[in-house]
Amino acid sequence: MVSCPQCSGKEGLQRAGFVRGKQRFFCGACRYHFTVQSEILPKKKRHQTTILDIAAFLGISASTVSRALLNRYGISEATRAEVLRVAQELDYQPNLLAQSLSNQETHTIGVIIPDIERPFFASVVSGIQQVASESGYRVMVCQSNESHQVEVANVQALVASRVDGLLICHSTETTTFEHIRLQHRKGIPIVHFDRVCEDIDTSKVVQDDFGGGAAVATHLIQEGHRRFAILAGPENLLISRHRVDGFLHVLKQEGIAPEEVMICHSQFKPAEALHALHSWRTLPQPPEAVFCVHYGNAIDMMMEMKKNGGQIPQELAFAGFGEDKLAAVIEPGLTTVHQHPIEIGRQAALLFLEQILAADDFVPITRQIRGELIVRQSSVRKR
Amino acid sequence: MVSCPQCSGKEGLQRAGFVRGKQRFFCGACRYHFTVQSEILPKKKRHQTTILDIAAFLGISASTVSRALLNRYGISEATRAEVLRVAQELDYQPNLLAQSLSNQETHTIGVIIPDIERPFFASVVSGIQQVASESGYRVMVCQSNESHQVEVANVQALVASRVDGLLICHSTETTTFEHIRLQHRKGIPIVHFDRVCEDIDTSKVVQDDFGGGAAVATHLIQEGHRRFAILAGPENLLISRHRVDGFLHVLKQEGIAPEEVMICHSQFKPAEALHALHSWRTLPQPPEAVFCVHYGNAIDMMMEMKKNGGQIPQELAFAGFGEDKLAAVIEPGLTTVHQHPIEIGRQAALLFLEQILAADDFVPITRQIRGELIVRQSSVRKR
DNA sequence: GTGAAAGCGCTAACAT
DNA sequence: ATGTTAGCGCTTTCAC
Repeated sequence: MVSCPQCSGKEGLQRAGFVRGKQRFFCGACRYHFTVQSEILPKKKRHQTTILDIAAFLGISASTVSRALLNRYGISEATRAEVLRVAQELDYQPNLLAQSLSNQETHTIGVIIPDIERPFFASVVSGIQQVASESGYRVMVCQSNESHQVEVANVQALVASRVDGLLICHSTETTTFEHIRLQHRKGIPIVHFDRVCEDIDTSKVVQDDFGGGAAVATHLIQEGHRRFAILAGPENLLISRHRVDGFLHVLKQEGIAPEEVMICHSQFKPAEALHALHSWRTLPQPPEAVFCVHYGNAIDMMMEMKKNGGQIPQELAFAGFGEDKLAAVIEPGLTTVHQHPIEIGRQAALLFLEQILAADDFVPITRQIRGELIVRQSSVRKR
Repeated sequence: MVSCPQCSGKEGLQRAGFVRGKQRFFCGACRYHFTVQSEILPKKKRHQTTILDIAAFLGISASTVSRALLNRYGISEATRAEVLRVAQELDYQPNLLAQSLSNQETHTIGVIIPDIERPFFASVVSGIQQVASESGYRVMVCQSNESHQVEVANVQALVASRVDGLLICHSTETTTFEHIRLQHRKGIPIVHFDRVCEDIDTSKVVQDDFGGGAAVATHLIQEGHRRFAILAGPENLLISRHRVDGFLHVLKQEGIAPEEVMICHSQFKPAEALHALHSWRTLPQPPEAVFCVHYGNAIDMMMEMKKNGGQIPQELAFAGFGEDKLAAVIEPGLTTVHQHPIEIGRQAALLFLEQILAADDFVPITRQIRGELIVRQSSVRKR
């Protein structure tokens, strides 16, 4: 059994990889690193073929091999063919680390999202990966769990990994953007999506939140509703504010003043939604329709209503933001604005690629994705 | 390297502390004190601070800086403190690429899943990331989109990126495992989860599929159902086979022969499910209960039933596999086996870590995650 | 306790 | 068309 040469302890000893055939250890107790020559597997731990192996095999130089592999100009067809043949034979796999270190680019793009378990973000990631893989980029995903501190750590980790660019959707907690500004100044391409930061001159993919909110309002008014409640997000959350603004804008045009609308701000927690619902329903003049800035809260409320025998939409109509299978499965179906998250992801990745291509003469672009109102029964007045 | 500006001698030079970030020297020969500060001019745009910058700044060597940063044995407290201070000041971020190349390890684990948009996999990934980030590992996720070819490409890409290990759930298409075997022989730690490959001696995290199927059967029998149908997955898919086997096993114990059970194999496509449903319902002796190996199909069928005015569970009861919010939201609620996907992810990551720590004397481990039957109204006979 | 130098695997500028 | 050499940024061995 190995023991730490510094503190002689055997506890807290961790293997920390191999260094040139030797087992490397790390002593958790005294934070000391050391290596031990493994006598069981001497030297040749796992040898991946390198460009040098091919070169030696063919009796040529490494750079010639490199050129052949990279299909560069100035190499004879004969050698190229030979190199490729031998590479295949020896199962050569280029070491992307070395390549990246040398080229100063990793062909990797870093993505930071609040939570991969939310269908919206899973789809965004999927869209990003589509475009990325089409263009030979890899994707590294981090979750901030809506924590600003974790988000900052994620940014650092990705930058330390030398990702070629950063696609980010801020956590709800995030109100200061120094961590982004720092990287932006260094020239690292950054694309914001969904929850953006308007103070930094980056490319952005945003939802047409104002328009979406307006579309919901227009629809609800057409259905004859007149008294409204809104379950909004945190006050500082732009997407929430825009959706609410769009909603109220239409109402105002229809002669309904914002003051007449019951607005409740929340962190999107189910408990908050239920609390709001209860307070609204017990009002002397309860609202006829609720607009939820996030569909999840609409689902929560509807489930609660159904449990208590409330009639949807007769007693209270619902509309939400963000399409999800849940909206189609719940009864009655929930009217929502579909955000096309895959497209949001695709566009974010494309904006990154455009920035890479444009290089110096690049000017940030903001692209707006238009949502699509999907009307279901939760908001439709039976006639 | 440094020489005395007064006598030009290099001998007898002594360090004499730090002054405002500069290394102070004392020339023993001419008794002269001086400080050195190499000005770091930004030679390139986007210059990230390196250890050489710190070294130059302090007038010491790169290796000393490295030692200080890594908290290695054999360095004076004063130097270490200064290095750390300057590193902070210059916003030094270690280049993980260079570090990885040198250390022969990336502290990155590669994950291959069929589709991140499926809640099950999103949760698995989340579980993996939890454990990984606790242990200082990064995660690189690839989607195979259920394509064998893409899966192979993913494996190659991750190996080329020199991930320290591979966590994989095979695509449904995958029936040959040479791509895995190849890497396994090279000694790359591999952990299978969910859809595993039994022919290769890797660590695995599996669902107790047999037990889950059995639990569903037991429950349905208790509720008084006697005629069953099963919507299974592809014939070669192990998880599907195990679930079906467990289900049939219990039935046999209850005197119901497998031949009496209507089994339909599918690729989990909604159209297939609806087709099967239709054929079952139009039978002279239709089944009383359907067991869906995948909950999604149960949802599809239930929606269809409801559209046609079919009564659930009176006319036909349903039970599925895989917990999802949909199961709770649909009416009646769908009885399912909750698979604890986060735990599956956590265990997969843990098995990887264990393999790293055990190094040479590692024997693959298979860990079984027990599902949990969640009974809802879709399978409960009203009395 | 610290520095010089040799890699890690690959690419590119500069020779020939 | 091919070889030589010098990095990319960091870690580690070997001197002193």
